[in-house]
Amino acid sequence: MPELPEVESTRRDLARAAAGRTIAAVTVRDRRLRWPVPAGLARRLAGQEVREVRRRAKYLLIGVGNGTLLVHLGMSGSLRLLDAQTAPQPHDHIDLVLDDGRCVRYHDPRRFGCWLWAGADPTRHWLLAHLGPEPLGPAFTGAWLHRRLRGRTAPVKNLLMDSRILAGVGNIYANEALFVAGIDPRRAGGRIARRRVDRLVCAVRQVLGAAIDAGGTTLRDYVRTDGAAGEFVARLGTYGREGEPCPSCAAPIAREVIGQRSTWFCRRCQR
DNA sequence: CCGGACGCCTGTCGGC
DNA sequence: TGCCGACAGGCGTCCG
Repeated sequence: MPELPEVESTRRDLARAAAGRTIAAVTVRDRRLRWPVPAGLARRLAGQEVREVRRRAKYLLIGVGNGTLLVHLGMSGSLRLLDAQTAPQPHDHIDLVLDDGRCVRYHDPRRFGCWLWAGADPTRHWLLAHLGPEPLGPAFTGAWLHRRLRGRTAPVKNLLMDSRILAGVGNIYANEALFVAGIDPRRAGGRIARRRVDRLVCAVRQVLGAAIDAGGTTLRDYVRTDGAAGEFVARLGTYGREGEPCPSCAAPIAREVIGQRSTWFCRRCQR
């Protein structure tokens, strides 16, 4: 799924719909997610007011009176805002029923996502404790990234997707940012000149920002909370475009597997 | 610490 | 038409 722009797009919709509302009930149809949904989760949430909906990396942090609900959408997850009476479809695993008759419905065919309880300070939760900085936050600078990449021999693309270095960039946007920055995804992280690292930081910011504005990228499973597709798919430069002309120089886009993930890039523009 | 491989799941698509 | 392998947005864990 869902990388940072898709989660952020979902977050904004949820904040608008749920902040200030009370959770009337929680319906768990299938507990078998990446980690089992805790037996006491529904009890902890029922009757609580939703105070805020935040995001850290690809996690949604839904703050209620007595703690935080931690939601990750995995590879194929999405959250829809629906009338609570709407009949559930296959793979609709959890409903957060609100006091206005609507619900936040979690759909996830592959069940790689999670719904966990995180307590009052979610940043201390084991899943969040070792995450790198937010790519749209002030700590993500060229100087900082250049230092983090120093001495690293792994392909820069792998390092961009390493959540301990940078939080929230997945396969789509790593491909796209490296294309915008003109950097070969196979290049060792420690062998990128400082000026080009600056360009990479700008490219990550630019691509993520544009994707958020477009409501994210829908490839297959992801949809926005109203069921609409994310529009950024039309603006992808290289992702999934093997053999098509490079938007910049018209040379055919190449595909290679790097770090067990498909990678698309332009051999002429990216060095 | 680092880099690379492997599962966890279900669904879809292309080739034979 | 049917079967089978490859592949898909993430990421914790294990191994050398």
